[in-house]
Amino acid sequence: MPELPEAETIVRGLRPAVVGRTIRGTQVLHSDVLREARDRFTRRVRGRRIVEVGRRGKNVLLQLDGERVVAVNLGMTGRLLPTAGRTPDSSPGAHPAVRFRLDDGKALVFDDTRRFGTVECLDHDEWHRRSRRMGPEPLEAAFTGGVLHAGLRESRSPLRSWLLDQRKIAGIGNIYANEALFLAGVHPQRLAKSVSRNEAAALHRGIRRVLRNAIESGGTTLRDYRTASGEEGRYARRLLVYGRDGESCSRCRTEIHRVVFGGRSAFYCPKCQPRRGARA
DNA sequence: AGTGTATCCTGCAGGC
DNA sequence: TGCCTGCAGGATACAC
Repeated sequence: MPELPEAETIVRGLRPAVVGRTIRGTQVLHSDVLREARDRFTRRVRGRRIVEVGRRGKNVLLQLDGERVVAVNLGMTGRLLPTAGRTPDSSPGAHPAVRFRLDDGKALVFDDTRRFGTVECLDHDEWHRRSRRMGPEPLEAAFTGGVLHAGLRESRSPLRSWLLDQRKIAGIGNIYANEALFLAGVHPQRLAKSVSRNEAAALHRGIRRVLRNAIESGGTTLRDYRTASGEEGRYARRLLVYGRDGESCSRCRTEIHRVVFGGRSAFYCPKCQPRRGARA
């Protein structure tokens, strides 16, 4: 689940704990989360110093010296937890997959119940190529309403599917796609190319607003997500439509609907988000 | 270029 | 209580 706000919250929590630390070694408990051979990964990471922790879309990035980067995609249930104590075998999560031993005696653990997450160590060029295939960062200045509108015009996908496509825009998952569409007053199944300039502007505002507010709340915990300090995110109670089918719309009291397409549930208010564009 | 389906894996809620 | 089914924040590959 972790989407952009959850990854960002983890990054911020991780920074003070791991920046400047050197990775003494790694322990791979479930090699299926690695996107490369275990030996190669272990070799490329050992002895490197973590110079910064960053994010691209939903990915948490450990920038290492020597122009290398460990990219962690959290999948549905991934967590990144620095161990509080020095005890090397204590694990803060129940499903540790990769453990990084740090030079201060502590560790950084990638814990992932379902193991849909991935961990890999890339060099500068490999990471650059990867990053180039991803869409713009929605919170960066370069991502404007005009940029969004131009992207939407090229696609016949339903809006919700478009928003989930990391090649179109980075970091948005099912929760925030649905919330942003509600804030913009646009139906999730509207075709991307049918969106007007004004609707795109409203969607642009909705995307930024929901992502910023969710970061401010430390992300959304439905079940598995935890911050780097193991706490739950506080945004779940602020969700306006996601998971609220059958409840009444916070804006107009109409019953919130759920529809499945693209293999996943979409939630919307039929009155605030008419199938045919009206408002905005 | 779209959509639907299956796949990876575990856990939990709901129905019986 | 237990068993079974379906479903879940993601990403990808496949056939159509």
